[in-house]
Amino acid sequence: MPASAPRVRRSPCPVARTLDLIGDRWTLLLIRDFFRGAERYRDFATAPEGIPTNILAERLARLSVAGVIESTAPADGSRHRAYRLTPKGRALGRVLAEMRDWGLTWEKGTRVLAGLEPAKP
Amino acid sequence: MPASAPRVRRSPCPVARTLDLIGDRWTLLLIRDFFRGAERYRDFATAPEGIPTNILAERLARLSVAGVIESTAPADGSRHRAYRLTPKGRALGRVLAEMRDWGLTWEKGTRVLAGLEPAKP
DNA sequence: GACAATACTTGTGAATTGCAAGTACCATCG
DNA sequence: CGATGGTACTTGCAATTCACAAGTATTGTC
Repeated sequence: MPASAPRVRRSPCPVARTLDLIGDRWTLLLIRDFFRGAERYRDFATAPEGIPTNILAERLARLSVAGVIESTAPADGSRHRAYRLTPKGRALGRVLAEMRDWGLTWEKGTRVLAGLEPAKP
Repeated sequence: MPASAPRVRRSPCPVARTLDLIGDRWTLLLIRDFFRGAERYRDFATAPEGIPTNILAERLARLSVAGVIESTAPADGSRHRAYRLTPKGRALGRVLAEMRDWGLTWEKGTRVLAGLEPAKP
């Protein structure tokens, strides 16, 4: 069970290193869901793209190891964990916003989900 | 055979659609290389991360189909094509810049490659 | 024309993915 | 108190994708 093996660091380029961590089709969608208010496992599992649960669990573990998210006991006292973005993870909001804007501009038929609208200036 | 099969569109979310296209560990590195001045096959093949050549060829084909890059066939019919970013591809520079800045801020030991320095204000 | 370089393609095993099913834990209902 | 149901995972497996090596067909240079 290679649960969340750290990926190789391919080069010291900051773009390459960022992609080593979040360069796949699912990780940034999880970050997106955090910005929509997701906190618990099922919040991510029920997102419209339908992430497989084994991948969800693996990504949550990887992001925890990387310090992008942290898991805490939820406010309601239940034993189920809640996940939250760290400052490092919150900083990914800028990357996410650029991807959203690029998709809206260049890909036909895209529309933002509730809670992710571009900020009004 | 299945040269550059279009990926599924998982949802109308612009972030998801962008990731459907560029959500892997190599594609944005190619875009980065374009911004460094790369134009031809070997320019990408010799980048420090060492992309496998079959993946390089497949990604160039996929990005062409998506309208992110275009290849100029020389008038004499020679095989040495040059690839170039389209406006759609150039717009990805903003995503790239945010990834670069995030990596520089949050990942230890990263340093930008020549030709990718943050713009001076 | 010989020879190296360029731009790929093909083959193969390893790793990762997507889907389904199963497990463990807790809460509540009857 | 046992049954039922939801949450949060883990496991198994087929299929896809990946990385690495090697091969091929042109092209540029001498």
